[in-house]
Amino acid sequence: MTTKHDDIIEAAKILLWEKGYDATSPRAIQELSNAGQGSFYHHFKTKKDLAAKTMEVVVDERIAEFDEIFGESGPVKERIKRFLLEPRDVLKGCRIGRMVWDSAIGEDDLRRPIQKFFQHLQSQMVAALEQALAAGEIETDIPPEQIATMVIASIQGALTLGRAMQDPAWYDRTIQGAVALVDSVIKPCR
Amino acid sequence: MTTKHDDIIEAAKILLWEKGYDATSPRAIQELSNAGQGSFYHHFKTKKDLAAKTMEVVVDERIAEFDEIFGESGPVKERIKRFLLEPRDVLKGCRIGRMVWDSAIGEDDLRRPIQKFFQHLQSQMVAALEQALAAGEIETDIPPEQIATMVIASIQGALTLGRAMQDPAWYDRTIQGAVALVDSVIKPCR
DNA sequence: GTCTATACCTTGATAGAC
DNA sequence: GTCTATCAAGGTATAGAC
Repeated sequence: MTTKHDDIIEAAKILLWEKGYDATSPRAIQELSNAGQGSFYHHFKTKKDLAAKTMEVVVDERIAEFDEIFGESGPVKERIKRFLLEPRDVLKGCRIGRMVWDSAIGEDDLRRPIQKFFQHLQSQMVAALEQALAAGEIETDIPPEQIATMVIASIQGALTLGRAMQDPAWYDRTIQGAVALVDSVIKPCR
Repeated sequence: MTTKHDDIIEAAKILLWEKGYDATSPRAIQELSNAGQGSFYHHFKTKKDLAAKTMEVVVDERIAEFDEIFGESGPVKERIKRFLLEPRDVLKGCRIGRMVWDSAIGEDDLRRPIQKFFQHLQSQMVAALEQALAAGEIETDIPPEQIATMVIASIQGALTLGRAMQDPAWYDRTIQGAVALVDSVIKPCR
């Protein structure tokens, strides 16, 4: 490490996940990263600027993780199930999805990476489903866009319920339900 | 109106929905309700106290709305679809679900009404599904608890996506997908 | 690039008059 | 019950030395 730039981003990643944008102060970030006021405002114009840059990093990390899990070969159905069943920190929630209800989402710079994330997930799943359909590997009555969006929404909703009830069992039930639904709605062609 | 108590609650309902707990200040509530500091702290011990009491009101309202929509007679499948297709203010989100990512959720008094809401929805849907199963009206391979939780989570997730993308089309796609899945997974027995 | 000191505003709450 | 005045603490940002 040559500058405090990365330490500050690292601290912001932790605090934004834990507390969200509104409840995270520049001071708290400075303390966690052992950086002074000077370093903070030398590297980042404002709190919003730091948050936006932090979210870009977080989104790129999560996209890489998704590609790792979803990208491996195998039947589409298995790939979607792997994504649904990926282990998650239920009580903390989605590092990206939780930002949606923060005032952060009102700012273009903060919203852009968040949108990039969901758009990526959607495109990848839709593409995989359409390819399998074209290849005659699967059959389904539901449009790929709807299946993909539903899968993403299930996870976000499952995390919301798990956190609301302070009980991962609610998350698990939702995910199990989603897996079962995907299973019954995507039919292998032989 | 004889006291400002209700005006303050009313203002809190608006601001908590719009901005969440962290981003809503006692002062903003006072201004919106035309109440002074004195009235505010006469009727409510703290900001947290007001928020808890406001959420109790909001939850009771939403539960009544749900009972209205879901409670009417008809096949379970139709009742669930009515709930899914109930019109919603997509960009503002769920008045209750959005609180889950606020620091509010850490406080017992605030969490309690939120949990009451999701618990009510779940119990009602599970009961309706089990009754229909027992009566031999429907058949399904997925446990009622999973179907119910999935339905609730779909809506929460759909709202998260709609808001993240700033585009109700994402909400609509999710809901359409959920309706289609419910449709294909709950089979009428004749 | 990093630090400390400082400034200014908002927040959440209290005091006390009416 | 309602109001205005006030306060300590923290939030966000700037200044200027090193």
